[in-house]
Amino acid sequence: MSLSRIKCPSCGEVVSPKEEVKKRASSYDDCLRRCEKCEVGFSNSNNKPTIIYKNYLHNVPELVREGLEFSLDNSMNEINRKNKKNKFGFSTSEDALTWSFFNYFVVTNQLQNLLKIMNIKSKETDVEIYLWGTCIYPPKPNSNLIENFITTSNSFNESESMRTEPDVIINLKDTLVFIEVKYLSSNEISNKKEKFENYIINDFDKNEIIESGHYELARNWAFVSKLSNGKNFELVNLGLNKLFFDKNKNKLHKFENALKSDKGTFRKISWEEVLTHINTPEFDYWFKDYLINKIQPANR
DNA sequence: TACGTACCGACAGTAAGGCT
DNA sequence: AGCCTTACTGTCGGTACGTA
Repeated sequence: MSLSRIKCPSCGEVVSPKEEVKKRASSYDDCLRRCEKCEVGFSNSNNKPTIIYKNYLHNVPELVREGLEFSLDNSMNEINRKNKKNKFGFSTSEDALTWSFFNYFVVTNQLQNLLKIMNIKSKETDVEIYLWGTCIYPPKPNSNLIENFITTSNSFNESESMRTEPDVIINLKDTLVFIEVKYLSSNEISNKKEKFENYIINDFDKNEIIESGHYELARNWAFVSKLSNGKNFELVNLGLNKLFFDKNKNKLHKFENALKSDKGTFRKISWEEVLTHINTPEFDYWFKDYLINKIQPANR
């Protein structure tokens, strides 16, 4: 069965599929349906094809594009850099959503609003924000966070080309926040005990954590706990509402219950919740539009 | 040289469940 | 009964390292 024709969302012209062998699309060039004029491709799925941009920069609003190239080129996990760039051009890209959302507050100079929305309670006003381990604000960070990050990474025996890469770090004088962002995928689960062994700290019940299977969150928790070095810390899991009610919800509860720390807290925030904050008069129309178009279709 | 592992995260088919 | 939608699962892509 050949693929259906599709209307280009950019110019409105109808695009017909090329008569070639169909394979899983992992780039614009793999797409059998392409609007060459707009440089927009459609994945080879029969239903709800993903849009794949020829130029990955086009997958984020124009006003937040500056600095993106630098961050992608310098992300913490070196091995994954190329792959990260490739995937950035997909309409389903988690990284593109992360970039657009957080960088919006930087370019519009609204970092205090970001803290409010993320429910980060701190009296400090000096903020540092890092995406994938690269600083996006301020232009010249005045802490040596990354230096300490490398030290911490080494202490967990991570290889230097494959370090833990927190999606977002927000560094305040009295609090260190890691945010693990999810969009369409769920939190990574692993049943391999050995994988957890490198990230055992005193801040959680080891066996319970392993049983919960939440390797990705456990690693982030251990990392932020150690890196915070005595100050308060938070691990935030930001995702669609359904992330917290999917097949892994019991395991997630187990994970949460296994955490024990005076200094640290784990919090879940949904994109839907975030949207209710954004969908108010003080935010730019284009930004609201962007977010609504990301969040609402994902629930239909 | 080839294979296994790790990493992150997306594609695409299918099973399941709801609706008419 | 059959259609449609959604959630889930398996598999893949691309990079590099360690080891046989």
